[in-house]
Amino acid sequence: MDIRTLCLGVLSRGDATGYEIKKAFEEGPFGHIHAASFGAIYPALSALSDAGMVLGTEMAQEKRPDKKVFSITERGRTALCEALMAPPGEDKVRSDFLFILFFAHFLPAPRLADLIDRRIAWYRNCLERMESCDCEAARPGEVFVHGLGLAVYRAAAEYLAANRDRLLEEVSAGSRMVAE
Amino acid sequence: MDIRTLCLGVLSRGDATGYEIKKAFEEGPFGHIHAASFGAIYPALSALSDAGMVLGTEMAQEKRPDKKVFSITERGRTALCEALMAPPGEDKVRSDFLFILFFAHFLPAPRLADLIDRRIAWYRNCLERMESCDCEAARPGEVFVHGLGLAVYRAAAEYLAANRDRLLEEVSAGSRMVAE
DNA sequence: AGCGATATATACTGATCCGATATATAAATT
DNA sequence: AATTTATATATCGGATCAGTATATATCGCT
Repeated sequence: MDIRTLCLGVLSRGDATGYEIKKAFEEGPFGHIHAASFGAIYPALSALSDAGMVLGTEMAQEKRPDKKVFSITERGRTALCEALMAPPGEDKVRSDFLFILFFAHFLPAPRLADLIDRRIAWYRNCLERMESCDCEAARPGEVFVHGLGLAVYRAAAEYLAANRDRLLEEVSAGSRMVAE
Repeated sequence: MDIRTLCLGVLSRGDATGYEIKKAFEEGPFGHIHAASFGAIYPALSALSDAGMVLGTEMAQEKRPDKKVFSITERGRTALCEALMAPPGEDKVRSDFLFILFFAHFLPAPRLADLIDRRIAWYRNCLERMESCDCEAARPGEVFVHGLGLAVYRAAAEYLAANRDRLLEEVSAGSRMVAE
């Protein structure tokens, strides 16, 4: 799913600036769905604007830099619906954390403990934020995907907390064997 | 984590061809950890070879095209360990499936049902394959990450199966209301 | 006082990666 | 015969990223 479609999706729910769109993909409703960077969002909005799929309106602000608010056009809505009807590509995951953990035997135990504890805290922080989010008025798909995100994050946090000590013991035991 | 480091990681466990490295990131041990494409793997192997971090040995085969088997050098091992000690970047997720589901109200219910059922089947297929994988002789980090992948996939499959019908009903109800 | 961090904003750039393609050797399926 | 599948290497134009630059403010630390 290209970043242009992602932007159309965000704008279909309401007008937004490029900055706000980025925020939606960080800690907002799309945070566990799809990543997107400023380096891709702004050129995408520019292309969408050239193609008449969005309309950008510049506004001055007080105490803050000027901003450009984008709204989706009917042409943009049509393009979004077509994209949503296309078969989805495969999910893509890139996790430095998991890659590093795969090679846990290369790391000292205290470093491992720190990494895992930070990740557990991260998950718990996300869960708190997501649980305090009021989804009652949201659309069924939004609620469904939100619930799926909660379920997956919970499972991950629980597994990390339940298995952390064992991994650390095994890695420490492996280090002692090597030292002997 | 760049693709060069990923390749070093795969090769640290044993010699491999570029094709085999790709396979490791598809349905192999790194399947739920990090994605990587041929377009990135081959240039990365070439750069690693130029930098003396891997060694490529060309081999002829019968009934198959020639292949080039890569092995990691000591310099490569050192670079891998340094990369593993660096702070991990943020996980990146890109899921067309979740994005489409977020906008479930735009899709007809039969299409939605098909998408969800295919994904449930995909998860169950992955779980079967992962569960039949013999990890007893693996290193502690490998076992840990494997278990985490299982936990997350199970949670996702269970949530999808448990909530599928409700989503379809709500989307159908929403369509009837719009029609009225 | 100056710097860094934070937040809100837009935009750009060189590096990295992707999806698709090309090519090759085979075998199986339609 | 064409397509699909599997094993292999390699490339290319387009997409995306991480970091940077710039701007308006405020706050915290040295």
